[in-house]
Amino acid sequence: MTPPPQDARPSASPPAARMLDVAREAGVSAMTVSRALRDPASVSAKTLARINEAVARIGYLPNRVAGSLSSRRGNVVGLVVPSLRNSLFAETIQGVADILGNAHPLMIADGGYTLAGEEQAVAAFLAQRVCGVVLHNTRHSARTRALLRDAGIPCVETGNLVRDPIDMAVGFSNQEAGRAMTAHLIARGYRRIGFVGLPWRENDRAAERLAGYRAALAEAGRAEDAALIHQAAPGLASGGAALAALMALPTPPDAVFLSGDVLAAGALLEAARRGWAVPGQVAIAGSDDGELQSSLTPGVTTLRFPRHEIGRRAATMLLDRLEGRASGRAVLDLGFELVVRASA
Amino acid sequence: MTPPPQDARPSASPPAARMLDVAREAGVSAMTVSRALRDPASVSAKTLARINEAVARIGYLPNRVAGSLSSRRGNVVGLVVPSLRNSLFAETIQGVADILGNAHPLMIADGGYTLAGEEQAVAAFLAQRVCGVVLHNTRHSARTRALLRDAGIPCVETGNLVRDPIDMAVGFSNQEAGRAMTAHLIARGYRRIGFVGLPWRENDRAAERLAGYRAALAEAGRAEDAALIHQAAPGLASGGAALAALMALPTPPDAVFLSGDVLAAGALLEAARRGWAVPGQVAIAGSDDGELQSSLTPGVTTLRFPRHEIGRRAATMLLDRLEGRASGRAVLDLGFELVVRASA
DNA sequence: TTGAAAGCGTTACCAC
DNA sequence: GTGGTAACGCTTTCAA
Repeated sequence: MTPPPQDARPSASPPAARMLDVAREAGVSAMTVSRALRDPASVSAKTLARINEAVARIGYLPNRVAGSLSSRRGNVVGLVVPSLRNSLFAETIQGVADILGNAHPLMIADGGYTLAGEEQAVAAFLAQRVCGVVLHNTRHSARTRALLRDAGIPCVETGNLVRDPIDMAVGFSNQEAGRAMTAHLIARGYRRIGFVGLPWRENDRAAERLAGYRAALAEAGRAEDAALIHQAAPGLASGGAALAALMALPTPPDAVFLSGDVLAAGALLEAARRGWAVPGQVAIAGSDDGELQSSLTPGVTTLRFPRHEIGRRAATMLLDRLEGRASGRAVLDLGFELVVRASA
Repeated sequence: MTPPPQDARPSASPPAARMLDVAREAGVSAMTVSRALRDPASVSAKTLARINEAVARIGYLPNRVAGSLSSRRGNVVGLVVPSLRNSLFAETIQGVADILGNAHPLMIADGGYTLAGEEQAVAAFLAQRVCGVVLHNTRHSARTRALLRDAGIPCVETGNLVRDPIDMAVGFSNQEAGRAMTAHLIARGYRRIGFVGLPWRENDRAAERLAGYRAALAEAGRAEDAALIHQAAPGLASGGAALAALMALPTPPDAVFLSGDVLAAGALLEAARRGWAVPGQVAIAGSDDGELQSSLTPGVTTLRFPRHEIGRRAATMLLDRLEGRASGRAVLDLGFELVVRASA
């Protein structure tokens, strides 16, 4: 008798074991197995042992789909980010995943930097009956807000601090951050301070940073010079180009605050190539501290945002609500840090 | 009469609309609604219109949990990565997500660089009855392999090319890559070629690259010098330190291949700080091309891996199987590119 | 083209 | 402590 082929995939695999199979194997009812698995203490020690043996013997894996339907309670958490590629979001994602662990699987969708993309992702999550949602953003379409409000599940927005959250929010104030860095440059004695930011029409965080820059100038009684305000795409090369453009002005700046992505690092590399002394000829300040900014020479004076912690707190708030430890709206400001190095 | 509080969250929200509610609203049976939603063509135009109206009116969102249980077919795909933080994995994740779209929500778990972590993540996914799994790794525990084989769902391993996949695999050969870069350095006329890699005891990809380095030396009839082989943690600083260590040898190398992460960029920055001419005094080669390596001066000669495409192909293979367009095992080699710039 | 009945595998509820 | 029974909201199957 020849044995059947070993790896005839995708052969019809035997149907997965059910709870009833475990019950039979252990000589108890399905109900008892269910309880034993969810709350081992609610079952006698002997029964528990027999059930555990049976589970191991037949390789039983609980069916969470059936469980969720029956209990009307899911365990999956949904997370929407603008992009999966961006390492800044990756920090927050990791923070969320660290807290959730395997008990709360994480569904991640990429909303593609558009309100419509986010809305579709949220709708898809709700169809999967997620037990909570984390949004990496604080601007949403009206329908996104409505969907989430009506779903009756907890929702945490992360990122730019918001005054009117859908439900809960964790983040920091980009405006305050922009203001703080600009004030630092003013305090250091720089007279003509340039600003480079990501396209602020589409990006509320970038817009807030610019507002902070303006606020700081106004507070110091400085006039704003439109020629010193520059918009740049993300990327090292883009930061370098922006610095070059500002330095080509008839009256170039003596300091530039490049807010976002790795713009500041790009500017520093460009300055090195051009032989501009930093900070002697032009000071450079950035945002979003990372290994790159601290490893360059000179080190980049920058803002440090608690992105990982934001993820952890977002997940914690969600779990607290799911497990009844908290209720009601909440907005949590985790602040930021000004890291002063040699570049400014 | 005072209206009830507007945002009494978490107030008991009204139960979500069911298919039956849509059916009543549209004056048809639930069965007809089910069909209309999954295959609009199978229902008369008038009926379809009434159903769509009803869906919109009551804001119905299909319950995929119930649907999956009933049809015994899920739509969620599971993805396990060693870390969510690492931007290299982010490329592949994005590729997978791009192809899957919202029709196949993506569950992502972080296996934490350990076989046990991956195993737990896989078990959690199977409990959620995912319809397919993508693994960012080709080394697994015996139980991981067994679980996946018995689950009877498609599985794609990505990363280092593997000869014996659990089911399907997409990737490139790290050994070939290591060999190619080393051969390039030999062809350029470098005599003492150093190798710096990530800890190869725990990392099969790093081990393969080292094997490739050795193979290339052997092919060229060169003796291997253990002093020139260095292990380094990931990170810019680590790459700089590794280069410094090699350059401090009695007979320093004239070229160093730093394989992995941003080690090469760190080495280049270190060389700039120390005033070592690159490639005059020491040539530097790296791997994993990114904006950083191309933006530095000189540009880094490096290996480019199709990480985004690997994700896209992995997802495509999964969908092809799920939709019956393909069957059987498959191993896909997407190769790599040698990018020659000024540093080596 | 449409509908009724019978599950899918689990958990809630209530009895023993 | 344990077990029956009836959902959970949908899809499958079969009949009209």
